[in-house]
Amino acid sequence: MKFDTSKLLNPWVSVDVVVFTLENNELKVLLTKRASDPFVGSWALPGGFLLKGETTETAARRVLKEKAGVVSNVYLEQLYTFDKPGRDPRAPVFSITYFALVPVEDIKFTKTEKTENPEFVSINHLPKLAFDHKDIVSYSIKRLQAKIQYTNAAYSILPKLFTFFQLQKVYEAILERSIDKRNFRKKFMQLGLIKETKKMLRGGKQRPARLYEFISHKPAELKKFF
Amino acid sequence: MKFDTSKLLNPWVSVDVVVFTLENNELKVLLTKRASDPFVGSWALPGGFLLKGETTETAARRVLKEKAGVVSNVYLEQLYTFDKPGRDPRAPVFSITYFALVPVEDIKFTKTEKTENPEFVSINHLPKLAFDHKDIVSYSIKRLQAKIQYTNAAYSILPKLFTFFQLQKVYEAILERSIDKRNFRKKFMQLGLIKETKKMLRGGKQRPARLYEFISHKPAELKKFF
DNA sequence: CCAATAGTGTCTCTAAGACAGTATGTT
DNA sequence: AACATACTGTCTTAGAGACACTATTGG
Repeated sequence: MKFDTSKLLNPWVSVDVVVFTLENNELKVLLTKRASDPFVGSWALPGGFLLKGETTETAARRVLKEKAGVVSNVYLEQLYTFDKPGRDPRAPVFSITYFALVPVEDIKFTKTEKTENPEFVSINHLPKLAFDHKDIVSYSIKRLQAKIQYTNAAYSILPKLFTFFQLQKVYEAILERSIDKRNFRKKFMQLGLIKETKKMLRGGKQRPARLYEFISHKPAELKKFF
Repeated sequence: MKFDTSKLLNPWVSVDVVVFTLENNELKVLLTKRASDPFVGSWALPGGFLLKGETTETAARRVLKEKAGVVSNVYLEQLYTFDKPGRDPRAPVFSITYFALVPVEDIKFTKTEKTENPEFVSINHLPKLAFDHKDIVSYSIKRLQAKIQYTNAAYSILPKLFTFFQLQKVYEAILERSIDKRNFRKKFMQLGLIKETKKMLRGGKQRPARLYEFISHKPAELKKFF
């Protein structure tokens, strides 16, 4: 190589994933409890070091599988690279972060040595987090709020069949505001992203709710903003 | 360290910057001609390897200064981390990219050994670029298009005083569509970002145009989208 | 028939977009 | 006076948001 490598910074690379889901009509983030130093015992985002032969995206998928037991089709997107000096007390470690959206029904926590007590925690009740993971979560929420308004990303956080009520809760939880039921239905139907099915959700002691499904399960940008 | 470092990937880190400006009412990107291998002689984004003691943002500012002679207050934001295997033929090199907006009047190309013929090139006439720099430029244009619609970022690509015509050209060039003059003025004035000055731009052989200025020169998000 | 949630329609107001002529300077 | 560009206003239409009652099931 031509360049003088002695002056270059060669950081370690960690890949951390912010996994969002909707559970009980609340927006939640996946956290794990750290099993080793530094920050042993405290909550942190699922993550791991980048291994030889991996891309950062491959590593993110590995983390999702190992630490979260997530195996389904996941919406996964690179978020940001965090490089603040001292963010890891051991050495210069860059964190290349991803954010993921998963329907809660697709999560299967399998007990292995590697799954260190993963748990979904409401974004309204986050504990202290290790490293700069608080910043990472904040940043990813901002990104998610933008994302849900100009893409069809909602499909990836909902089950295949869902009620209009559930769909509305996704938007309310992410945008952190309540929306009028009638206006929501009107506005969302205009987008043309979903269609009625003939199935109904029974089981309550009330009028059953119609189930809808997304026409496409591929990422797409909207022409009209939500 | 507790983890087994032998399996970890320790990439080189390059910081590359996409510098946008508006020149002759066209959106342009700063390119330099590579002085060494690989891709010697071909056009590339200004960039450099991350040095010890630098953050990626510090490195981006260094690159701006060394390769573009840019010294003013620059709008600078991290864009994305490119890590496709083989993107650099020498070794695994991650490119952490930034994008920058500068008023063309603030660029001062000073001839040094390090400034390898930097030049602003219209985004409509880009040459072949080294590495995956074409992807980087495409991605940054998308980001810029979004940015200009929900922030006041336009201030950072225009001179302090500017005409409504220039302002409109910023939007037209970035959004790649033409906009009705009257509607543009109406819409933009509603945003409340700029104010009239008493100065006029003279010099043509026609009616002089009033000069405007941004009320604030700090990054801010809009409540109403443009 | 009561409880509980699902589902529906109208009105007002704001903003987007289409559109063409007048004003003010220079030469 | 002619030229060149700056500047301005109205109308139509679409969508956002406020708002309250009826429908359908289970028990």
